[in-house]
Amino acid sequence: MESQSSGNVTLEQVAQHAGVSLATASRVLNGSTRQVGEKLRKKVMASAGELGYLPNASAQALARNSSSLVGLIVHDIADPYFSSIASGVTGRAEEEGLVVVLGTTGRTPQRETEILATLRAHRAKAVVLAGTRTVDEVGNRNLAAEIERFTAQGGRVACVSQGGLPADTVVPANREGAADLARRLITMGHRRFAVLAGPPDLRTARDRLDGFHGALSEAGIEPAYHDVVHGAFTRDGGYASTQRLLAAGTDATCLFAVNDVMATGAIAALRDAGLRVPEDLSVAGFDDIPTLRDLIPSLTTVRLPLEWMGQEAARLALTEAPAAQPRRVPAGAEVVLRDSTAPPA
Amino acid sequence: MESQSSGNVTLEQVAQHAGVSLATASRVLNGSTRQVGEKLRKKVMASAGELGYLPNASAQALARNSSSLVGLIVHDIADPYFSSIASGVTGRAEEEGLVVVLGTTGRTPQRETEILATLRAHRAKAVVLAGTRTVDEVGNRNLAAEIERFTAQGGRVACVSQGGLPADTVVPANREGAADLARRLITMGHRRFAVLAGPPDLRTARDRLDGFHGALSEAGIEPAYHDVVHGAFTRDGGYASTQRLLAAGTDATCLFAVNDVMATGAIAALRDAGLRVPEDLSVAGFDDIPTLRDLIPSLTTVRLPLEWMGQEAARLALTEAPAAQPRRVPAGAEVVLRDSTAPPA
DNA sequence: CGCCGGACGGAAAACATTTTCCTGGCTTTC
DNA sequence: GAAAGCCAGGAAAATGTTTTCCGTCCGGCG
Repeated sequence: MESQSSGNVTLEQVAQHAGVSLATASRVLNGSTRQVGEKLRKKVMASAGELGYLPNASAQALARNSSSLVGLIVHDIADPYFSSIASGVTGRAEEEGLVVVLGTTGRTPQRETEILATLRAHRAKAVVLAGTRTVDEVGNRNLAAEIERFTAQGGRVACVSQGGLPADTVVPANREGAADLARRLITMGHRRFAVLAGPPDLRTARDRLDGFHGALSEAGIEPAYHDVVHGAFTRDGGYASTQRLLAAGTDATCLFAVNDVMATGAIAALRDAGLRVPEDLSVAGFDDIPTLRDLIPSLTTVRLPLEWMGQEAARLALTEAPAAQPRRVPAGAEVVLRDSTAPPA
Repeated sequence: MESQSSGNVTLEQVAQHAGVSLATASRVLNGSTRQVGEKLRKKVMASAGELGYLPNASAQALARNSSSLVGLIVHDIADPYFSSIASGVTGRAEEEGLVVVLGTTGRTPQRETEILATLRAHRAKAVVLAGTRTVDEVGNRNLAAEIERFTAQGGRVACVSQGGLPADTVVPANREGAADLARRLITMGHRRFAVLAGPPDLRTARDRLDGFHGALSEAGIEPAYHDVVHGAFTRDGGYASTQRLLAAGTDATCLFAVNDVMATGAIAALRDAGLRVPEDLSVAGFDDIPTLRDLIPSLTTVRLPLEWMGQEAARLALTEAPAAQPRRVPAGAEVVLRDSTAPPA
């Protein structure tokens, strides 16, 4: 079997070899609605096996006006937040026999729209948008318009972490998680907080900041706005932001970084500045990145079920029937207290 | 512009709107060899813009017998080793205006062959195989055969980290790196070593083990084979392997884990067993995973240029002219001594 | 015994592009 | 001034499937 090696075998050749028509061969080899008699069916299968037939996916996509591609758009695949989500999406897609197309934006919102258009050109079956929204209104409108075009063409779209788009969305409890965290830290005895808030235009970062501040206000703590430092959403961003915070001086007893990789940078910066965590300053993060669970001191954080979120988004886009209204599936956030936080001295 | 919304605009419609033939429209909008007069060119461009024309990628792939897809096959995208490589590959591919298809094998060698066949069905332009080879001869032969088919069809293949396949390969200095590491540890004063060797059938794991043992032998140290523990190539594998090692008892002063994620698990297991690193036992890893650089104690390891390796593999597959002989591009490995190793007590 | 319906097979149209080949007009060159 | 290219443009073939539509055969039923 599979002896054939000369170039590519077409369905035509299989049909000829089996002595049947193109239509019959097609019906046997793709499992259409129509039945084919046992004898011919066997002949076709045998010929296909012998010739090593492999359907031309482009031709199929053209004829069906739909490909077996599923898009996945992330900011940066090297970021463990996105690679966890990606793992969930690919797992689900491969279960369905689909193929994942990975697009990375490098955090340029406009790239998201471009990639989505490319996926539309490929007649992708579905797309999962995992990059977090910005507050850029024009960009969001363009993206929404492109999503409309994509769905109009028969494709399905699901998002992770950003509401407001015309698509089903898995929404992590960013606000509530950050608020819970704040309450736990207050209970622990902290009253003065500094926040590494990430980029000001990133919705996810903002939501976490808002949730945190909201809980502080409820507890009668006025957030000290000079202790909110914006910076890149990365480990190095966390490091640099912390240095700026220390340079400016702060009387905070606890530092909240709006994601784990920034918290990692923060701890490194504090250590380099000769400060101990948590004795001199407590530090908390957000996400509970698996790779960072072995950090010392272990990081107090808010756990998101990242891989599940990816799976769920893929499920929404692939197996769920399209809904009239965009659906929202909440993803719980759970505070995990570990060693990087302690009662203030 | 881009006012059109009714379904999908075809080239035919653009041509009609512009009052030219299909051929002319095609020539304008895809930059073929043939020139088109300035007047018609402008008309076509205007019509395309106005109608919001987007070429049907499937039809293009069919007509050209080649798509704009680039495959990337990894074991597990959530593993930072692979996500770093993936980052390099996607970066390069997107520079070329290509689209990356991500396949994950879950460490099943046979899946690699399946995914490659799928990519052939899609007439992918190139594929980067990043999963490490096993010693499974049958599996490797099947994979090699599928690679031949893929290249026969006009596709290009490049590998990361595994020689022996009929494709260009970026080869990290696993042996030499491990040997260098061993020599540095010997210089430091260590004489008795234990090794977390990963899965016995994984070439990368074996090469590192061999290199390490080779350097020990050269220094007149007979490796203690009861202190070589095999286990999963993951953080939890490292944890479990270390527990087994401790349960069996060892007099080693230094523990070499053949990758960083295993080393991370090892440190956690040692800590849970009440042992201090490096005072009671030194630990070294391999890869220098960026996300793990903030570990405490910071990890002595062997640095591989992971992202560069991905870029380079993509470059070999995309821009380099196909060679008669499979090329091998070496990737240097550099020992990085940090705090997880110290002279033995 | 004839009719009808269902099931199965095949011819051909459709899918959206690229590309080959042809044609008519233009320039260039003796 | 005519022959010999050259070049832009268009008609049509080709790419490999799916799917519609039609024909035929067979069995069952009246």
